[in-house]
Amino acid sequence: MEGQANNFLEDIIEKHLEEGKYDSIQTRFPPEPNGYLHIGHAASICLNFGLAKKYGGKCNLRFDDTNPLAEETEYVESIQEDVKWLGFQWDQLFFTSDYFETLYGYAVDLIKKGLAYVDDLSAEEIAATKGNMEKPGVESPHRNRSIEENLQLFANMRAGKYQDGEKVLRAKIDMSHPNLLMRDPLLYRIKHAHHHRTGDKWCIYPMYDFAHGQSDSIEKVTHSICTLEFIHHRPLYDWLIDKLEIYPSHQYEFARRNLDYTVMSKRRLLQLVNEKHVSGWDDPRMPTVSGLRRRGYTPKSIRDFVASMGISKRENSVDMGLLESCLRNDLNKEALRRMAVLDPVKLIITNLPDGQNEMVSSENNPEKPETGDRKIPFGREVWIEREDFMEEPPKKYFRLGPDRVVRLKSAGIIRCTGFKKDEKGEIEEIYCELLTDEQVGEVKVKGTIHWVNVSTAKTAEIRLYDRLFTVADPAKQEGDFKEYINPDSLVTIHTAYIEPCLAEAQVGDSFQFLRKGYFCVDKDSSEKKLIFNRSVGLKDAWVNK
RNA sequence: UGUCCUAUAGUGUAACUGGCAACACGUCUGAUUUUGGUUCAGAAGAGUCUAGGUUCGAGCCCUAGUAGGACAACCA
Repeated sequence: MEGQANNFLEDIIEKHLEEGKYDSIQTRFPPEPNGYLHIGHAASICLNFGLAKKYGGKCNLRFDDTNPLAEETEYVESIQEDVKWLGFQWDQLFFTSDYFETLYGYAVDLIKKGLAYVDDLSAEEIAATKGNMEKPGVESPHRNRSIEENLQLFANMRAGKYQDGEKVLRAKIDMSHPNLLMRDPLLYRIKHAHHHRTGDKWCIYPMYDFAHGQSDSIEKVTHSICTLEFIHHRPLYDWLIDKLEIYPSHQYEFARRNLDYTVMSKRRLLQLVNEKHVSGWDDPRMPTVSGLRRRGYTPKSIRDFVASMGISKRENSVDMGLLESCLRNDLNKEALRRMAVLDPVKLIITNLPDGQNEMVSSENNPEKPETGDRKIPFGREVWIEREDFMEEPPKKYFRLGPDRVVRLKSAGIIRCTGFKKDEKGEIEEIYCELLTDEQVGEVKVKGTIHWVNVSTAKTAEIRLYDRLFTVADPAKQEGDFKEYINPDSLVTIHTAYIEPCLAEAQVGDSFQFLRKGYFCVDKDSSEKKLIFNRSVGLKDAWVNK
């Protein structure tokens, strides 16, 4: 479900289409293959692919691979997998590196027009002569070399006659421009480095500003959508397209989405991985697409989340609760119901025979009757949740307590007749009687609890996840953001009891464990051991206590 | 002592210039319920950063303030 009110980009596009500025639109998702995609990228993916779909246009996937030092094929693959998993298919797949020859030609054009020059200044000298926000920069002594000399020097750069950093190609714009990016920005730098696709063919690589807009233009992208940080690049984006006289793509910016209680920058996510605060990029606590997938998030829930948080140009911090709500919303209708006891205590039904089980029937999903029922073994001893019994229950507690009645889901109504404690004062066993049909008519039960039959129970490890950080915005705290990592973000239950049919669950399968939440089978599971991740808990109106 | 962006309930987004600012999440009631889930009914919660201006009428337009954010990588 999406698309109620238009966002500002849709307004712009509709206007363009109405005015006939474009017959159809072309967008693109342009990740740099230097890391895994996160929920922020998912928003960009939904935006770009969504806009193309909504207006009958096309959307390409383009890897912005102009920095050989940072990029790897591993990332190219994971990104494609994530985009597809989210439910999108690109029209064409491109790599900026495919345009290196064309880009080189553009640079030569610019030199010939007297709009670019080879500079011998070092990185430090260029930074020093750039000026700052208050003072204009100083022109390089090499700024006015002849076109012929620039052409020769640039050819030499390509030919590998210089060391890294010895020379760069710069645009000749205005060293006193109020926008720092317009003060003779770098176009090409020398890097004798192996590129993941072009190998050792090149030793000069275009900078982002001399690659991104040009690639958009080559692909005839009509609406080049990026995040707000690039807004200062737009004048340069336009300047280059204008001087190069190539197809005029246009850039539009929106504010990146921030999520509560997590971090989103690749740098910080990388730190969490490298310093082992999480198990990897796909740790279920990570806001990465792969992490969310492993956590049990569905593509639909993520698309719904992105649609419901909308898009704008202002700073934002989206409530994690919205993401969770989208997941519950999806899984409530799709996930099969099962019973699992996470913190077990034994309940003995004293008026039932020892050593024999009967089969009771329970619905697989009340929201989806066509999923039918399943049979569950039930007998004299069952595991119930420790929190579902209280020795001295408060008034509004609907569960079990001395002499109280409660319904065992799908099995009948029981009355508690006693309990036994161990030396430490912990409840060890609870005794009760199953009510007869006549007795049932006389009582009113307020609570229903889940259970797992002791003699047929299977076991599983369950991993309970919570927010990764203890503060809403760890990136903005003073000091190291890692000081705010939630020590309880992962709580492992080594032995939980689950109903027997769960033994056949496959990695990735999601279930609703009655009254406990949604859980999915983790990839760490083996033949001998099932492991479930808690994707999200159920809403709980009792938490007030 | 620069340039640019932004400013609407707790959060995120809406609102064709004109009937008491809408939706979602969250919160709170109540009903239903063999999940304290779901569903259903309802409620509270902002008067749109401030000050002027234009207008019969302004979150919406203009001006000026104020506040927050971004920008000075041979990263993208």
